[in-house]
Amino acid sequence: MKSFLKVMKALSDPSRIKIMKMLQHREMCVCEIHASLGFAQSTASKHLKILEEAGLITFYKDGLWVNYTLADGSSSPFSASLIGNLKHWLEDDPEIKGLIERLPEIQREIICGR
Amino acid sequence: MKSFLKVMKALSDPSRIKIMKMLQHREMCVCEIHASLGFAQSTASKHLKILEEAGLITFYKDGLWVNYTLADGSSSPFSASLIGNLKHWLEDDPEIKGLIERLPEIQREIICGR
DNA sequence: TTTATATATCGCTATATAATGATATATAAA
DNA sequence: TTTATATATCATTATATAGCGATATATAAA
Repeated sequence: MKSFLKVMKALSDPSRIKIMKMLQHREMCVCEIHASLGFAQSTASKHLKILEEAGLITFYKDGLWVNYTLADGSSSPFSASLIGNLKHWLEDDPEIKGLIERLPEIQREIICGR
Repeated sequence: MKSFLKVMKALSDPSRIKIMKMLQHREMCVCEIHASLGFAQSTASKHLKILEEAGLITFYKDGLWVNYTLADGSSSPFSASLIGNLKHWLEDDPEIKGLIERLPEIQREIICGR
């Protein structure tokens, strides 16, 4: 029940859904997410941690960068099912569509380094 | 996005998951749920409303009684998918198991009418 | 070393949510 | 009409969560 609720709570926030939908297209570092969603870096980091602890995303480090990607769902049947379904859900949502369209402009070399 | 979040938030609470799992076995009135889960009648009523507004359950009235059942999922692809998945998810959860085992003892004629 | 930079964590505030008791509503019976 | 009963709603309180700025940590470069 606990791991199930972690997954559901993680996916009950619009910001985290946006992150999931962006990661569906490509891996991203924290500052790219921070920049694309327009909230503080600490907020981006916190959302990513919640998704990671729910088994919905994973990361690997590359020097200073931490790259986040969708998880494979091996942590639970709940995460597997929802990661899969999210890939076709909300594809027509206007806010999501706009985010995905603007994704090519979000490049760490340009966006990051304030 | 809004209707999606309604479904996810509705299913992010352990009490509401317990209600969904009980309704999977049979329809129930408010006071049966109030009695089986051990919280106040107003709390039961509120949880049921949240599930209903998310399109996860429906009800029909029979005199004083209001009988709640699982919805058919026609309100959205999200609700359809999650109603279906919940039927096999959490079947081994000890708390859910106990609830289902005690379900035969929960009868409105005995439990209700304080 | 020292400095720079990407990310994580901490402390705080504002808002959202769960739970309750009290009250209102609706239906049925007397 | 009056009374009883099942449910819904309201006002309140306690806890959880989202967001932020400030700071700490970790890695790389100078």
